[in-house]
Amino acid sequence: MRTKDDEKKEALFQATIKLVNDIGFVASSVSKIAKEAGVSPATLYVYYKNKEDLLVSTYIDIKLDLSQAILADMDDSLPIRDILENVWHSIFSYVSNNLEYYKFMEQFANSPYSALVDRQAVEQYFVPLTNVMQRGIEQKIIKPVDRHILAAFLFHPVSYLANPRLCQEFELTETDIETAFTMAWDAIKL
Amino acid sequence: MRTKDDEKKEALFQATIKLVNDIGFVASSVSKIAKEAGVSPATLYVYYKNKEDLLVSTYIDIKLDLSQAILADMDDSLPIRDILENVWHSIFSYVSNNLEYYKFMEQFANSPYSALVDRQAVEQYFVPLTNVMQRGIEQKIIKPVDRHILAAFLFHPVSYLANPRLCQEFELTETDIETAFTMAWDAIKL
Amino acid sequence: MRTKDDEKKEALFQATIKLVNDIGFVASSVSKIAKEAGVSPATLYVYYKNKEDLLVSTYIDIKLDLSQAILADMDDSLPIRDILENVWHSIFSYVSNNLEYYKFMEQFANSPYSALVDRQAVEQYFVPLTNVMQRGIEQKIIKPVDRHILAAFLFHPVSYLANPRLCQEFELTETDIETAFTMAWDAIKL
Amino acid sequence: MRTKDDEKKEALFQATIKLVNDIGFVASSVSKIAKEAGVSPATLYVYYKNKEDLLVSTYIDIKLDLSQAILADMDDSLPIRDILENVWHSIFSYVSNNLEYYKFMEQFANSPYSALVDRQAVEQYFVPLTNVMQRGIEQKIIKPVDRHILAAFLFHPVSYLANPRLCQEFELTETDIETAFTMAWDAIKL
DNA sequence: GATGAATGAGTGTTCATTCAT
DNA sequence: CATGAATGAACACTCATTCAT
Repeated sequence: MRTKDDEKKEALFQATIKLVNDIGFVASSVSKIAKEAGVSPATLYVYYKNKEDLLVSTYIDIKLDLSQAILADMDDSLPIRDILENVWHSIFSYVSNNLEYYKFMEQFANSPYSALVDRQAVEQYFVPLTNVMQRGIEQKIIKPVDRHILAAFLFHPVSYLANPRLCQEFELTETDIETAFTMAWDAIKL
Repeated sequence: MRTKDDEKKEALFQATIKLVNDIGFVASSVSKIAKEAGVSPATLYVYYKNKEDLLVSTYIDIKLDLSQAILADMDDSLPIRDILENVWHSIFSYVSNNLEYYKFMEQFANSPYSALVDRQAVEQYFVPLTNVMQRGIEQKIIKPVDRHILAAFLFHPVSYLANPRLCQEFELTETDIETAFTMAWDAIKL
Repeated sequence: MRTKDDEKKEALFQATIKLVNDIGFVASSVSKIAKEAGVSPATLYVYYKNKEDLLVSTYIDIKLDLSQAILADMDDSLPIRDILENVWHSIFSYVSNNLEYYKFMEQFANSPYSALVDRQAVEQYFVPLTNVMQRGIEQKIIKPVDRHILAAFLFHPVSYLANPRLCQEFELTETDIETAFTMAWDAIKL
Repeated sequence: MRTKDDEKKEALFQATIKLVNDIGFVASSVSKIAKEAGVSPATLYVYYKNKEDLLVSTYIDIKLDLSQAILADMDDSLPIRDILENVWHSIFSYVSNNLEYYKFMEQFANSPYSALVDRQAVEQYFVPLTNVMQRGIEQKIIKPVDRHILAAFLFHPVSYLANPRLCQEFELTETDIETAFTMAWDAIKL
């Protein structure tokens, strides 16, 4: 028999991301994705159960990749501010080098498919980061507020600024990123 | 008094928002919107050029409404911090009282249709607010950074926190909102 | 606006029957039926809710037509044997003159769609006939057995004999039909 | 002993019948049948030319089995009425004990595949039975009518009454079966 | 102005079958 | 012999839009 072709799965993965970025979530039909990947629509169903599975799997794969990129650079022995600054740069670096991935996540998170993701499982990937913030609160370094509020100031502005769709006419410099982190830190520090 | 025509247009406006909120952007077809508004699909094309026009117009109308709500409460004679705090609360108040509108804007902003909006025209609505921030910078009260970065800390967290879809398991209290504004102000103040 | 075209509905009705007879139930796809009727597949959905509705409605329409044909000729004042002989001939006449209709009913009754029919409503059409048999039992003219068993001998052989698919190489004559009724009567009479 | 091959073929035979009974003729796809039989879809094509061959062969195998069951009990030395009564009971017994087989035949006979069966070959299986009826006619015991008409009263009602789909709300008793045979005999006897 | 009818183009998905191993 | 991968063609159905009245 023919062996399963990892190239095909990778092609579908890339095609999904490319198409969602190029023409949007709604317009990204199964047949267009298959055509972009150079396979038959029917072949897609060899690798994924259905469209939902294709999109959700793609999202989770990226999310895992992102978490690994961030956590790989994390040095728990540093001061909390430094850890978070490193994370901030890691995120920026990841987003810059994988803009397509990032944009896909953005689109996905705002699509109805996002409701189908096992949120808890995904949050597991980022537990070490959550722990750092918890430690910061306990050590009276970070304001003692819910982690969603912290995230709103620490991670969400990054998304906003890195998103060319929302921030079209404005190109970020390295200094802007430094400044932005200072602002984020000012917001959350005690 | 309203003419019959205006009533139909208003019905289409409300139907669009209701449907997008109830069944999502993707599922909101022209015929369903027309049915919800109690008119024929063909009639819709009397008032709007096409589906794109319907959605974009609806978005811009809401955006204008929001800007008016915010600016109506703005008292330029107050200290800058107080102005922005009032704005912050205005936004929260608007979102709370017009959740349907807000959710529609969210959906719209993350759809491919958002690329079709004349962004500059929309930004005009918020010029007085931009001016306040500009004044804050000149008076060395606010950090001298690009207005997009300021917005990333001043307005974007509000959206994020107000979004029940992203912040499902976490209910905001009045104190949370106060705290969040303090954090936002810490981020942008010099 | 365009007015609804009864010709189109009739064309769909006829096309459904023709196709089911020609290529079978399974192969009769919506697009083929639409093409046979000379309309777009989408148009079919103007007249019927879905494929199921198309098939079930077609069946019920025919069943009603058949019942009217049979009952129109029924004269309750005749002796029971004569009534049933008339019915027997009515059925034969109907089947002969509307072979396509009859074959469709056969196909339908043996398809999974038949489960969707409101059987009681359809049986209503034939109540006068059921009553005759009931009367025959009370007057000790007909064997006192369940009406399903009576039907098995009175109506089912007609179906079998009239069905060219089951009875291909054998052509029925007028005498055969007389003979067959005698046999049916022998079976059910006391 | 059975070779490995025969086991696979038998598995496919049983899987075909089971699936057609469980999910219907239309839904019984080749891949589902193969999966039910525990083999690859491709393997199915080692044993059968194609789907048509699979279904037709399965039907013919059952038909042969049925004929053997009926004829095994047939004692040509008995009076004709007794022979036919025995056959009648044999059929009922077979259907009761092999409901799955019977239901498959039903489904098959009303599918377009039934046109592909070599009807003459199948009729060969039942020649001894045909001969009995022929003898009955010659001995002036049975009405001298075409064998199709005889079959319409002798065998077709059995199918109808045994069919749980058509006779849903009505459960046959042993007495009903006796009665029904009496009726069948009344119909065909001179 | 207002409408229901009409439709070509598209949707996600499954099918029977063949291919390469 | 046996297989999972691969696919073109088809499926039922919905879409945004236009037509004729």
